[in-house]
Amino acid sequence: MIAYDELEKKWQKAWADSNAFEPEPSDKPGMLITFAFPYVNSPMHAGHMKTYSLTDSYARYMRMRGYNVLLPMGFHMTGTPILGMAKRLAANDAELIDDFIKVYAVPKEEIAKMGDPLYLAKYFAVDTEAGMKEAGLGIDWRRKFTTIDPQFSKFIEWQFGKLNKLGFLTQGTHPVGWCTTDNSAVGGHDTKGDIQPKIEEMIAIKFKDTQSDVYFPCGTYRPETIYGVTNLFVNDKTTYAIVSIGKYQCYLSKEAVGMLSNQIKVDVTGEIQGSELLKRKAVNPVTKEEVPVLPGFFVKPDVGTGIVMSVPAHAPFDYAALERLKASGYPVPSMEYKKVIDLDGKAGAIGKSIDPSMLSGAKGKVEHPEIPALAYLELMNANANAMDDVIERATKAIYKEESRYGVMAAGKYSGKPEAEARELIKKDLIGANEAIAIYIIANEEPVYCRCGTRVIVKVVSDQWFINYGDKKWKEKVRKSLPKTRILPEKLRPTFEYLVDWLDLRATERAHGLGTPFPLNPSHIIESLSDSTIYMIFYTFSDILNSNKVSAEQLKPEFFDYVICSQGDGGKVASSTGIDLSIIQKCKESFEYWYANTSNHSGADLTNNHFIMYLFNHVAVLDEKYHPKQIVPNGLLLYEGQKMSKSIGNTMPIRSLIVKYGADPIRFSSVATADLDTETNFEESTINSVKQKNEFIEETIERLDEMLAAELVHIDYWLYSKLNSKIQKATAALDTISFRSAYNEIYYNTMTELKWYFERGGSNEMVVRELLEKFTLMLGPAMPHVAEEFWHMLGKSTLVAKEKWPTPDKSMTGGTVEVVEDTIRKTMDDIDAVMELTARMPANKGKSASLIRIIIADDWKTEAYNALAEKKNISKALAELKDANKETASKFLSQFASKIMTLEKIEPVRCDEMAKAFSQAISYISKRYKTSIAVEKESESKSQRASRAVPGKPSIEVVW
RNA sequence: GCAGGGGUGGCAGAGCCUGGCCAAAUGCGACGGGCUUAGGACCCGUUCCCUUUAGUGGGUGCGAGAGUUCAAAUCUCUCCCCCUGCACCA
Repeated sequence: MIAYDELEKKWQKAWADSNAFEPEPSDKPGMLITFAFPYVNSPMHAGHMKTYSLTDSYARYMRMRGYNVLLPMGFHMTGTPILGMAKRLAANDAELIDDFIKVYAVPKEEIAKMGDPLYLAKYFAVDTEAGMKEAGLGIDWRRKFTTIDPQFSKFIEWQFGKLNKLGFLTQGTHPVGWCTTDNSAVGGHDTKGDIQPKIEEMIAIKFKDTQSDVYFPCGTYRPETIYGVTNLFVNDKTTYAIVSIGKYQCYLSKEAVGMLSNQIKVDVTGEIQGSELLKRKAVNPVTKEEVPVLPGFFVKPDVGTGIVMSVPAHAPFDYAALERLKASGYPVPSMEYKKVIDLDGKAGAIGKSIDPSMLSGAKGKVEHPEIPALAYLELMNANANAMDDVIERATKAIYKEESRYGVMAAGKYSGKPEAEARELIKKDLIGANEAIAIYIIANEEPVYCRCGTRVIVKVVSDQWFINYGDKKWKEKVRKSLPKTRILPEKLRPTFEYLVDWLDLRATERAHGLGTPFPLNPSHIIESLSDSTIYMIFYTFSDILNSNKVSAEQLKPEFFDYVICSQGDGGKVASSTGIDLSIIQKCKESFEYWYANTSNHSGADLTNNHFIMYLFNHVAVLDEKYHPKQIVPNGLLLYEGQKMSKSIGNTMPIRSLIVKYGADPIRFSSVATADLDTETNFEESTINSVKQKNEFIEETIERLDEMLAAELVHIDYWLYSKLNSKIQKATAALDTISFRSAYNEIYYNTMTELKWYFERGGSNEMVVRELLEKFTLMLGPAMPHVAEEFWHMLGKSTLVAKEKWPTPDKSMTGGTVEVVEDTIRKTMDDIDAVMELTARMPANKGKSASLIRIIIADDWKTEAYNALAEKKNISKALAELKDANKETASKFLSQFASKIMTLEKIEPVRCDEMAKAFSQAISYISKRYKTSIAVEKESESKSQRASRAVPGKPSIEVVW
């Protein structure tokens, strides 16, 4: 049994004692490998481990490949979540406290102090650092910092000064989710149930009241249906406000006033009952038709404007409302349900492109194609009296199908695809002041702030943005991107797309921990914006610390000089009071480490962190220091499920390490998936890894029992496997394909070693060499176990500081593996023959006495390859010099049917094959409990001899 | 809706770029056997269907359909479905 806990402590101490992970600039090529620093509002859990162990393993690998690798770490404390959590703890939020105790295992007395956000952050920073050490991450802790350290803030201020000078900071308006009670922006983690508020733009089309100068603004997503409007719907049981918006008077539900007043200037000048509005008529701004105002059962005062336009031909709710009104005896004026959108001929019938599951599986008959809204209800075997959820589904179906295949059948865009017409009409209406754009929270259910207030949309003015939409900036990034290696490379199209997509990004917030925003110091710099080029800070943070450089001394000219080579070192020294030698040291360190970088993070950060990382580097740094490599990795599943607190499977990493050991966890989160796939973390994987480790341990212990002897075929085979393994694994690791690499290094080695022993292999020298190189290659993924094995193998050095093995190419390729494959396949054939012959009546009750294995003559191999090349029997025959043409042509005709697919085989001499088989006699004989004879075709007297084929010896079983 | 990534055997997951050695690696599961007091672990074999008394032969098959080719999981087109992201939030 391997005692993982003891072993981990032992080797972690050995690494620390030898400063294995505290590199300094040197003559060796340097590499700065960074991973997204953790946001410390909770402990590190298994999900983090994927990125961390992957990155550490890569760092260890590159170190063994001869790079001087720096792997630093810091802690992210910027922003609101830490604040929010502290606030909830201070307010004794029972649910959260429960999570802290049960899931995070935080002691009660600590929770009591966590009402202080700084205390909370520091607690989890300490906890996370301890966890990382326990996981064996090879981090240079001398460089640690947090994003609220005053020195780091100076660095961030400098960066924003740069961006400002470059003209990349702009001010403007911006829609955000908003809580009117807290008076602050609301993101996903600020809401009840962690719902991300979805902000959508809607259009409100103004219909003028015929009796006054007041307008009915009708909220809609489908302005193109304006041609089919028959009436308006209001909620007759609610009260509407009369408001002025700009120079227009409008009706708005009272709820809408509250929601919209945070977006546009709305002044309430009066109010009117919904029932009163029913007496009015309104003018369609496009068709100029006068339409009545009717009561709509489904009109919700808190959605949109509280007024909708009715298009019964295309909107199932409108259709249902009108039909029900008529049925109730309400005086509905006669009207035409005008169809204004046709389905494109290609799409065929209504409902054809809709998946039945979208319609609850029902497939009713369409009786009224001339009224699509009804037709989609009919598809679901429903009508105007359907339940709301059925109408809802019909609405989605018609929206989907018409958006995709619809063609305008009315109005000035007649003949155009609906989707296109929608945008054109929207633009027309807004341009003509006949509609306004409004924002709504588009979630299906209302979203509430944690304080209980419903979240609305606010359009923030005077908001500062980083203008990632800047054309020149984008151009620079586009030029730089091809020089950045992206792993996995298939993500490149995503990055190319994101470079175009990235636009204005709000960069300051009213609340949270962090660095004050220089252009508005009452706000702080938003948390992702301060984490774009922070890796630079690692390259000299240790120098600043050890020389006690204060924040005040870190004036912009310091960073200008150190990072951008601007200005004069002497002058910087005198203006900042920092020793010139220290400044120079910082500069050299930056230039050394930043020449070669690799930035790693979960793929979930692709469209924010990674893309901003690229932009900000390109903006601030000289081309020499632009990103060299970025590595987004897939996430981690726990027993096949996403990790989430609600499922209760967010396991803090420290307790997992206690339970399973660091290396098995590292290995199963790293070596079971390549970059682009999600890792499935399973207990069964961990157990099997532990068992395999024990097999290796036992094999090392058994080395003493093995002998030094002359090398035979199976030894060469193992050598060949070993060396090709090194080659394959190295190639895979160069693209961070850990799964492929460790399939080779780990799992295949197990299989091969077992086969080697099975086949009677027991050469001490061969096995020892295999184990040594195996152990070295195990180093990156299972560092502690590798050190232990290395030690058991009698070594006194550290794997962490050793060189990665190089393949001995003279030992690979050739014919050894082909020969061994032939032996294996031959045994399969023997199995088959034994089974078949055993059933023959003559052999009943007997057992086989001898198995003859007859190896094909060399001329057959030549003939076979000639045929594979020429794809023609007579041409192949012409190639053969010494063979008996008649026999040869007979032989070749066997393959006539496969002639096109025939491929050349590795030629193995008959002598060599026969020798390998001879060496395997004892193994084969033991397996079949018979005598074995190995013969060459030319020397064999067996009548089956001529059946021997290259790579497929003839078999004769004698009973 | 827009964009990106996918759809492979009971499950997970390779292969697809560079078409043929692919009934498709590997792992798990299941079944049969060995080992064992028993279980676990371990070892051997089987695991799409049919067929086979000398080491097979045939059918079906990689989301659906069509195409290119002597040959398609792999290339082209169309369609269906799934996942992720769509921002100011870590």
